[in-house]
Amino acid sequence: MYDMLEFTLDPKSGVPFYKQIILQIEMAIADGRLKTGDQLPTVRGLAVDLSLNPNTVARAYSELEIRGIVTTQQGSGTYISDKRIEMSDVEREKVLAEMVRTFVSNASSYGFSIKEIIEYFKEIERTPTAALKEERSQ
Amino acid sequence: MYDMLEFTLDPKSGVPFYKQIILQIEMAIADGRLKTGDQLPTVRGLAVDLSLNPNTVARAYSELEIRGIVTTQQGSGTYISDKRIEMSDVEREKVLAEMVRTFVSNASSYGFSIKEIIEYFKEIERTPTAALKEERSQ
Amino acid sequence: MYDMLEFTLDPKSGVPFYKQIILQIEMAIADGRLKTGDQLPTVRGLAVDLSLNPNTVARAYSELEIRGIVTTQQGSGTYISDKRIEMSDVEREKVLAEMVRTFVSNASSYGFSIKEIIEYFKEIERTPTAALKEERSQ
Amino acid sequence: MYDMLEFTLDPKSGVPFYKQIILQIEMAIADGRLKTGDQLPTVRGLAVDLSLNPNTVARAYSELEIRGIVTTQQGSGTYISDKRIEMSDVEREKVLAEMVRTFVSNASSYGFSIKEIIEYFKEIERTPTAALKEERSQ
DNA sequence: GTGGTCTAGACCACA
DNA sequence: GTGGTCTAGACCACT
Repeated sequence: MYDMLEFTLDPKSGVPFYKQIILQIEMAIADGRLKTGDQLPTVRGLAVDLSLNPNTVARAYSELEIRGIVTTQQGSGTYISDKRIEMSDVEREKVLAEMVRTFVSNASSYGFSIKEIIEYFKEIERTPTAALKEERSQ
Repeated sequence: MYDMLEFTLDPKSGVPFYKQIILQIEMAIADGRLKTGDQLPTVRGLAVDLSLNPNTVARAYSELEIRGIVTTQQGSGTYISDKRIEMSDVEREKVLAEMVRTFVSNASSYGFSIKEIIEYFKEIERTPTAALKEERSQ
Repeated sequence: MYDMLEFTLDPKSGVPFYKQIILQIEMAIADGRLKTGDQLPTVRGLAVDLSLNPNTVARAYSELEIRGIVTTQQGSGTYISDKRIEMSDVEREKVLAEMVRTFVSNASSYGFSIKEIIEYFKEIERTPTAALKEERSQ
Repeated sequence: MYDMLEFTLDPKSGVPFYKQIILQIEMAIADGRLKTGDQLPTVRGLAVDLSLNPNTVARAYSELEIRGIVTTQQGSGTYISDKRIEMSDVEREKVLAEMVRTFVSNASSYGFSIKEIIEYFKEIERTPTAALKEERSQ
């Protein structure tokens, strides 16, 4: 069920292709387009789609596997892992809080205020996909 | 007057350190935290602050100088030149969007969904100080 | 300080080269031959030593980096990470206990008893390196 | 009489499933848990137990048959043949050593040293049941 | 000189 | 058909 996955690569972004693939898969998981057990496109299939060398796609998948986000079954395919990290709610909140703190501190170095960040997230909530899609119109 | 500048480096972002420095300086100029004539931190001082090789800081400054954004006075220091940084709201939002995308992707590795993240930020909004201890005052 | 590192590859083992490198580095960390901050051999240097393609060594290092075991500094080298996982003692013990449980259950499927395993570990303690080195004498 | 056989698969070991099955059967024969004439689990039954593709189990059995270790009676089942598996203590220890090496390496990713692991095992020895709940009785 | 990315292409292992 | 490993070699980015 990955029909709704649309991978787009931006060669001018400076972000390596394999990282762009990783980010897009993580995003798809985060917003629910990919769920536990879903199969990813095959390495070769995606490579053809994106006009990439299969090794490049394989590298992206391999990093996701090391991180525990997908599991691969030799000869069968690559699937979204079910190993949701086993954390108590307290631990989960601690982790999230830490990530958010780092993010906000980071963003404030670029001149963004917490207020502004929250406004942005609320806007995402109103128009879910708009903000998180690449702006290819430039 | 660069006391209000807080440089933050994210080693995991994949963005080279010197580019992170450049962007943060540009953003600071764009939103008025840095003005024409302001002195930047010294290469060595900033290098120590950020635990970087001085060459890395020097490279950032040198690139900014090439672009005409700062000028270096031999033996005196590096100063913001009078060249305007044009950065529209759209461009600022692009930077924010990019940071948010990366943040959400990473968070998804830990099993957090966009929905959950937004909920968390809305909760922060309700109880501002609870979740975020001084991200600026250090 | 990696003079005491001796990498040996066994092509007949069926274990991929890059995995053999990973295991040997992890072993070196586990028994104290490598410590936080130590630099690993350079990718190219090790590749020459082992008569491998640099990509193969790079792959090993890259997996170690994703796992957070080493950090790499572009243009400088690869170092043992200082990011010892921040866990409370309680959490640490929980993790170790879980790993041991899995290991013992695994080993017992191969006919090894807990008693036997413990005997083996105690023997390792008596002659630290003997048991954990490759038996190349076959 | 294969009730005492507990197959355990370790997906993270990198060892193909079919090889893990083969080794476990060989070890069971070597230490007497399986004797000439004993019937092995059916291909389908074991496949279900281990959540494997039946082909994978079939492959293990077929390789064992090629080596003369088991014989398949069409329509009846698979049985241990009378071929002896010679496995000296040295060979058994090699298998254990290999498992221990992998275990220690992995544990080191979590910051555990060999010393610490040995301490833990010695503590298990002192209080046998505390750390290890039934690893056999499931 | 360090590591990082990507391609091309070969060969193997698993289902 | 799937993914996994490895080589060879090119080019780039950072120090």
